Amino acid sequence: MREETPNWLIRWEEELPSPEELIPISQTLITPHLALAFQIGSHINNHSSPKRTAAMYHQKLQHAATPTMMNSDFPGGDSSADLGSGGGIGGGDEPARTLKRPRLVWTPQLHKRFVDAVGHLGIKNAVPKTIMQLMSVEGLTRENVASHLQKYRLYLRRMQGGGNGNGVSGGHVIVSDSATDRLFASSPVPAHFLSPEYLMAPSQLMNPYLGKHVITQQNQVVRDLRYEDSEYGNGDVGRKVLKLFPAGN
DNA sequence: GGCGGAATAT
DNA sequence: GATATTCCGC
Repeated sequence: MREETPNWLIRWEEELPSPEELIPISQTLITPHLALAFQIGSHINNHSSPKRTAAMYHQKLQHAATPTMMNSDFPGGDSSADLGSGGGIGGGDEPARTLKRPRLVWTPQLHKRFVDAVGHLGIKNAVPKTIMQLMSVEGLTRENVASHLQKYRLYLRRMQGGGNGNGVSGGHVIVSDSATDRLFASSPVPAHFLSPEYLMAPSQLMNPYLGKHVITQQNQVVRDLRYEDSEYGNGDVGRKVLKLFPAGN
């Protein structure tokens, strides 16, 4: 008669930032001037390399351009990061996707969401794409998750085979002192990743995002991604950092 | 061609 | 060291 209480779901919602914190951050990834400078709108694709060639990186921006790009006066839409969903940018071609994306910083909050997603998915489904969808963080790409997942797995491996004393033996709490571990250890480790054999059945896999909408309308999508300019007077010009704002945390 | 995972690069 | 990108197998 009464369905079980999705505790994890409640906790999930609690973690979500309040509507007030979900302020519509209207930030363009690039300034109009910068867009023009890079001929965005035309085909800037000029690498005719077949497949295997020398490094064809040209990520070095020629000029740092205007560091401050807080422009919300874009007609039609200027969502900071809206990838493959709705198409916020009025036109069809998003500069955010065309140009190089700022380095993603995995803040504890973001990582927490990552671990939660992995924990609720299970080994079977804990793949980059699924995790990315579960996290539903705007601007987050599959590559971002894949990269983080790789490292996360390495972290878990060290704990199993390492035989260190600060690991776990049935519990879920990991305590470490390393800077790296601190990020990972800040969140409980899902059992499936520590299990040698995945006996977890997807029977309890309830995905609020993929299966059914359960999350409050207000907090459907996390929109705390911001692009900040980290200006280094040296070689790293125009380097930007994408980070998840620890809203009130 | 896309995806996942490991290797490699920055 | 952290993340991104590339390489490779499926």
